[in-house]
Amino acid sequence: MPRADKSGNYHHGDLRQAVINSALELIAERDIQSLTLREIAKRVGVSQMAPYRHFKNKAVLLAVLAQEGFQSLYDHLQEALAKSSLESLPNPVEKVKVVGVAYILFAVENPVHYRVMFDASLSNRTVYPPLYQTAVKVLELCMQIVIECQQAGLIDERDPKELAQIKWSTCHGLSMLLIDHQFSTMGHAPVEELANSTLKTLVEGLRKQCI
Amino acid sequence: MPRADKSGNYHHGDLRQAVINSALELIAERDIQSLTLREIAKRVGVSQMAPYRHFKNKAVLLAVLAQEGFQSLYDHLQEALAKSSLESLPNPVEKVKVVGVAYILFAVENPVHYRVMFDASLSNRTVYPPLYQTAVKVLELCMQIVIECQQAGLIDERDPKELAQIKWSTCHGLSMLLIDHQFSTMGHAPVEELANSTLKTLVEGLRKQCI
DNA sequence: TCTGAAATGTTTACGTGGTAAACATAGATC
DNA sequence: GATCTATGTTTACCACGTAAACATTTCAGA
Repeated sequence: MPRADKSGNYHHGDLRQAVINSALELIAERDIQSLTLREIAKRVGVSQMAPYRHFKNKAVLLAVLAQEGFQSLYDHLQEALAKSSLESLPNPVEKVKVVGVAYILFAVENPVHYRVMFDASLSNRTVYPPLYQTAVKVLELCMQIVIECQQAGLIDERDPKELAQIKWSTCHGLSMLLIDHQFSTMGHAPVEELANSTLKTLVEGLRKQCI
Repeated sequence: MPRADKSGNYHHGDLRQAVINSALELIAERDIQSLTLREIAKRVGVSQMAPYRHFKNKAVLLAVLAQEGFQSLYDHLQEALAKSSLESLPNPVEKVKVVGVAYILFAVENPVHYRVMFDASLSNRTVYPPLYQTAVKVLELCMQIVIECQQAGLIDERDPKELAQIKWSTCHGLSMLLIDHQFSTMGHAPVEELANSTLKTLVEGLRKQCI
């Protein structure tokens, strides 16, 4: 049973988690590129090579953070779905909105994780199978809701994969632009409002044309 | 009048452009983080410090690439608009589609530029005023078309800034996911088709509700 | 045409960061 | 308690960004 991180001891206690926490802090303060393992080690108070006992290299540390992010996102989306189905009947189109808005709010509330999740250096997730699998879970969740909508005849008949991609694009685009502060010079509505407005637009566009 | 890059000479001839070209190549082969000025210098055949005569540091080189990208994008969008207005009357809603699709195609055809344009390290563009101004031109172009649509009473009355942000999010999201190969494991329709489909959805969503 | 100043390129050097290798110590297992 | 394994440390090497001092060209004006 490892004890807490009382410093001064040869063994840290929970260096792995401490490294992860420090990494998140550092990325929050600066950005991903300027994250350094040496700085992490310094902050945690161990030698510069100690983190390597827990992460083969920097890329693996990032992959772990990304995986953690996808898992949190997945949980967050499930929660949002669960909560919404308590309040009202689970209309599948409503689910698209709920999940979309929850996705965007997650990104904005967890910008560090979200950025790592979509960092270019990790774009080939299959190199880290657990990361890949976690990411796939999220996508499948989105996909499944789109299929539900289609089966209920509520949205048009394009390839559901394509509709899911459009939905993902919309959410990802807004998330990225928000956390990269791309709207900051022009200003923007409160995030939740903007997210709702965006999802409303998307859902209207997906709806079976009311000709 | 500088001559071509005949190597073996003390002066390169057009080192500035050669550095830019090499940088684009290197990013295409690997990614932005692994771009190094030393490697550029090696490829161009000059000493490792030579590029510094033309770019104060690595960040400035990236800013120049980004600016170049925004300018090309601007030109590309203008061209698309010009071409479309030859073929038919310039219905403002049609313009939204044309510009949106052109935006996505630009990103996919110039992934290196596009990635640099939205690299987190350059997210505060105001640090490089020429970059900032060039980026603003693009946004204003998008914004203006949205306003046209609204003035023509074709789309709904939300804050035009918000509608422009939704439009940008949609295009940016699809562009990013495509160039980061996020759809590669599940496959996707040909880019132009997917872009058209996406813009069609967006425009339907923006349209004044046909109640 | 000659002459410096400005532009451009080179050499050298320092500090930082990733990470391999060898070594040290603590905890767990027998 | 002896030993195996997990965890941490020390040392070292190489790549990279970039400052400083120096070299070569080019070019503008006398």
